[in-house]
Amino acid sequence: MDTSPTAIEKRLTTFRERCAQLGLALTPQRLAIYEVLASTGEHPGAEDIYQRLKPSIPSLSRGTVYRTLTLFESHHLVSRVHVSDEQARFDANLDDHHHLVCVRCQRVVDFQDARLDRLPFDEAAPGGFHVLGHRVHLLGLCPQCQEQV
Amino acid sequence: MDTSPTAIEKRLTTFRERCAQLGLALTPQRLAIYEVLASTGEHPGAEDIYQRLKPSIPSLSRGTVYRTLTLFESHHLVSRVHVSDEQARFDANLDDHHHLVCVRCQRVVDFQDARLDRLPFDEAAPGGFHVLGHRVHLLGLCPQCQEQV
DNA sequence: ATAAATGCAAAGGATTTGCCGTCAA
DNA sequence: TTGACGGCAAATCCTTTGCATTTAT
Repeated sequence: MDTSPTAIEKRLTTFRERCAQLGLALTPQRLAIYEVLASTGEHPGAEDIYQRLKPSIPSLSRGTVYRTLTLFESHHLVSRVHVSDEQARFDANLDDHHHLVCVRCQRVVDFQDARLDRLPFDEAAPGGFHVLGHRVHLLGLCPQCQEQV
Repeated sequence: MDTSPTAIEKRLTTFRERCAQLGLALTPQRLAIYEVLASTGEHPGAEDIYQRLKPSIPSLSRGTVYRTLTLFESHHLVSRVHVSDEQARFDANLDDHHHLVCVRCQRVVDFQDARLDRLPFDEAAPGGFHVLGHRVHLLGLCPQCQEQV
C-alpha cells in the first residue's frame, strides 16, 4: 500500500467524507483508529491498534477498538484480512489487490498485479457456483525471514 | 473433493501408511476423526467433527479432537482452511487445489483448475519476497444461496 | 437536547493446556 | 514398565455485549 504522506492524506479526506455521508460521528477514537490503518501497510490486528494508541489516548478501551473496526468494515471503510489462525487483521487499502503472506512471520504485504485480476475462473466454477470475485494469497518468505533460515 | 468409496478407501490406506511411518498410534479416535475428513468435502470444523462422532464414541472429548487435528496438520495429513472469522476448518484433500467460498453460507468447495496452478506471480513478487506457493479463493454464491436471494 | 458513542467489566466462543488415569508395545 | 494417548476441567486468547456515562452534532 502506498504510505506516502500524500496518499495518507487522500485516504483521510475520503474517510471524513464517507463518514459524513454515512452519518457516522467523527470521534477522536474513530479518527485515530482509521489513521493507524491509513498510514501503515502492516495490516495490524485490533490489539496492535489498541497498543499503538493507548499511549496517546489513555482512556481508549479495547471494546471501542473492536466495535469501531467492525463498524468500519460493515461500511466498507476498511477490510478484514484472514491470514492464519491468529487474530483478525485490518486493511485500509480498498483498491483491488492481493496479498503476499510470509509463512514464517505472518507478515502480510499488499500487492497489485493486473494479470492476477482477471483469472480464467468464470467458466471454471463447478457445481453452479456463481463467482463474484477472487483473492490470491501468495505464500512465501519475506526478505527478513529468508536471511534467518 | 472426490468422495467416491474408492477415493475414500485410498485416502484411508495412505493415512494408515503415513501413521506407521511417522510412528503415530492408530487409535480409534484418530481413525474416526480422519474418516470424517476423508469422506466429506464439507471442510468441517473441530466442533462439527466432535458432534458427528459423539454418538458413536460417547467418551470422545473435544480436547482430543483439537489435539488430533493439530497433530494431523503438523504432519501434513490434513490441512487447515481459513475462511472467515469463525472456527478453523479442516480438509483431507492434499492435492493442489483452490477453494470456492460462499459469501453467504460460508460453504467451502474444493476445485481444481490447472490454469490457476501456474499464475504469473513469480516475477510479480515485490520487495524481495520469495514466493513458494499460492492459494486462490473464489468468492461467490453457492447454488442454494443463489435461490434464496 | 438527544441519539449515538465510549469505557468498563462481564460474558462468550474457540482453542489450548495440565494433570492423571489408561492402554499398548 | 513406560511412554504415548485420551478424558476432563481449568485456563487462555480473541472478541462481543450490557449498562451507565459522556460526547458529537
